[in-house]
Amino acid sequence: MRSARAIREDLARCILHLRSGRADCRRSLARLMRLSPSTAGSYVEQLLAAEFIRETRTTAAGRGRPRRLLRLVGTAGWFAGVEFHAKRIQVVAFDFAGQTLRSELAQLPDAVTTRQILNTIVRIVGRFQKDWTQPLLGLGVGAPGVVDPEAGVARSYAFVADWQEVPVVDRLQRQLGVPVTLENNRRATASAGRWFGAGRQLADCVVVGARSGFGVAIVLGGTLWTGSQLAAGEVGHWPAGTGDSGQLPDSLSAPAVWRRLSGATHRQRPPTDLKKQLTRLADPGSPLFQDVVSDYAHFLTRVHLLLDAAAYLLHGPLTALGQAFCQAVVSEAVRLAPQFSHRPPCFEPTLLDDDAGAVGAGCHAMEAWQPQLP
Amino acid sequence: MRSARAIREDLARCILHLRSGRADCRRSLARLMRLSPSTAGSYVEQLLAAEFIRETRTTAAGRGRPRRLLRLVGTAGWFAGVEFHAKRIQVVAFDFAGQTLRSELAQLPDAVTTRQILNTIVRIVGRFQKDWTQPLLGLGVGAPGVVDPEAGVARSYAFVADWQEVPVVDRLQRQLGVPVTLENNRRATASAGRWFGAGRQLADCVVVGARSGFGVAIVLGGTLWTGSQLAAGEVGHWPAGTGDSGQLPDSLSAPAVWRRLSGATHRQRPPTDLKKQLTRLADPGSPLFQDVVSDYAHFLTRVHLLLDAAAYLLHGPLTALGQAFCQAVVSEAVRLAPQFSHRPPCFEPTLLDDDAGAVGAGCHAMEAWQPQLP
DNA sequence: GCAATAAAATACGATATTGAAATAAATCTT
DNA sequence: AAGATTTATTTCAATATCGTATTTTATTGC
Repeated sequence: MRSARAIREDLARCILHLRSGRADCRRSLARLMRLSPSTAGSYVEQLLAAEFIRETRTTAAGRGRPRRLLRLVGTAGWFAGVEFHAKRIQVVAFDFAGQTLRSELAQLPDAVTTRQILNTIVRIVGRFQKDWTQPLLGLGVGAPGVVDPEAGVARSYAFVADWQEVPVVDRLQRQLGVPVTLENNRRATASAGRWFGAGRQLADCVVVGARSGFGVAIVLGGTLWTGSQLAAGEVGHWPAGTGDSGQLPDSLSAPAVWRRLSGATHRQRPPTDLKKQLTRLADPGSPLFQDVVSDYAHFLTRVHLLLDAAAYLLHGPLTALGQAFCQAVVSEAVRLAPQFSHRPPCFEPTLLDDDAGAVGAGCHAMEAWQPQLP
Repeated sequence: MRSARAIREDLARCILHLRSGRADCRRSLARLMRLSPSTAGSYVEQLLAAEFIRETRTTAAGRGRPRRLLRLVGTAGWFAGVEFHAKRIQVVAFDFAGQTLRSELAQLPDAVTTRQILNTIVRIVGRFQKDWTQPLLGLGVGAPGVVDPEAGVARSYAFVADWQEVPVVDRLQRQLGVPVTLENNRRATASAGRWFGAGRQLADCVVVGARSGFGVAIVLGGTLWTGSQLAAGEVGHWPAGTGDSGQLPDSLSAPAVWRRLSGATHRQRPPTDLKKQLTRLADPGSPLFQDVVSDYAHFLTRVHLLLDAAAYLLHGPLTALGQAFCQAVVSEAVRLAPQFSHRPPCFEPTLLDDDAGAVGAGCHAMEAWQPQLP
């Protein structure tokens, strides 16, 4: 006999493998999870009985007996994902099979409080709940600042005054009655990239998040690296050069890049249609553009030499600069570190939208979900 | 029933937990491995029967029934570890309980060949084997250059002409008749640090290896990170500043630091008693010393902001600069990134000797070992 | 069309792990 | 000093997973 917990975990892993497409039949599940064929069969039977999965037509590709393909039942339930910062809050919903159902953006008032934020989450998710008859299976929250996912507590965030040691998981779980997971919002984005973005099948990738700040999220060997003090990826505070002056966000963040390309002064605020403006300003020939490329290349070179990840995904407004920008950065990186020439680092824009943080938070809820056994 | 393989793996994990001191009795084993008390008991019984472990006196510390302490039987066998580069080869041996038995350094001839290296390994380990009646349980090899641990193949190494795609594991396994593991020598050092050095109980640490080159080895969440292209930690090729000139080894490697402190020119060779010289030159007051500290602090700051590891361990001749050097680097890092002040990065010299690479290679053999079931 | 081949799924006895309860061996309380 | 408390280990029936063999269902070759 095995513990009920261990079995639930295994069943949940089956679902994750099927949802990601890594497995699509009993046999591939068995191979992937190092189970005997009989055990995989028995698991599938349980999941079929509970109507979490369904058998589709068998497809014969090759010689032997065709596989009896399995796929998730979308209507088995849905997951919600929330991401926010001081100004706005984003909520998304997708079904059990991973299909997006809804996405909603709400502005937060100035000087917003912790209580207001949590209430807004409950209100919007509650409204979603009313609109579906299927059960909400889990809520994922992506919070800014320092976040302790294990404890389910958000430690601090500079731009909301009373956001200190907030027991997010506890509070929301009690009010909504569903399992809640908590992660840092940037790290949540990385999970979105792994599930829905360019990092789909990658075991390890680094999401380079250039927005108003600058930071990265690191996924190594399939697991999100949070750091021993929950502070991994805070490269926004890297000293820019060898001296003491300046930090990376001053030159690599989205507003900074816009200023550098447009020639705006430090006082000017970035426009609201930042992406459009950046698309217009992306001129591979210009020396201003080359300067930005060079700075990004220095950064990429250092990180790649240290981590040697399979891919680096650019996320945020700068994706508007397009493939050309990423390719230029890679070329420059290869010039800086000639040993890359054999196999240059993979640096690409993510395929994710602005709601990536929320989607990623939802992914965490999805990954944490476990079936209820009868 | 479970697969025999899975059971062997579990028994091997028991041994590792006992050897590291993370567990010392049936109950702590059960807690650590998420086993039921009965299973832990049955495992221990098997290991006792096979004479891999022994029950020592029960020690009462605290309230309840005292634990029946378990410890490894040193004479159950021994492990060998080998590390080499173009000039010399280091072989160590330690017993089943982790006690060092022997350490031997041999010079390699100029223009050494792959065949000569492998033969030397076989000869020395073979000699060790004759001197002990206990069985050799495994051999770990730490090879320089690009190494593929999974395949057991050393891909390339610039300083031995025909060291290309060498199937080290295959060849040595056939000749010695024992399981062989292969790892990159710098990464092997990190494992030595985790088992015997300052990183003893740490789940994650970064070993900063400053010798003739400069690189790091990264252990995150207990596993050694090799990189997607087997090239993680090659920070020796970081561009030094924002410009194009120079790389880190030019300023941070052991010979470079010696030159900077002693005022020697680039042509002068580092002395053979580099460590002694460095101890003499370590003067916290001097501006030359401060320069080196500053460069190291920039490096440490960047790596720590990115990875947020629990500890950074300095290994190699520069440990001669002592605690004072490391503390100075940390202070400077805190100045560069004030948010560190709350909890400064832990940067310390390792407690390891020059044979750390070989010891680490042996650790890999130790970690890979599995008991033969009757 | 019919055997041969190949891959996937199922059947079933064997057994290792489990949970819950009992037992053991120490300290703490009164 | 006897019982309560606490922690570690052992016992034992129940059962989930495994291995192996078998069955199912397709393609390929003749």
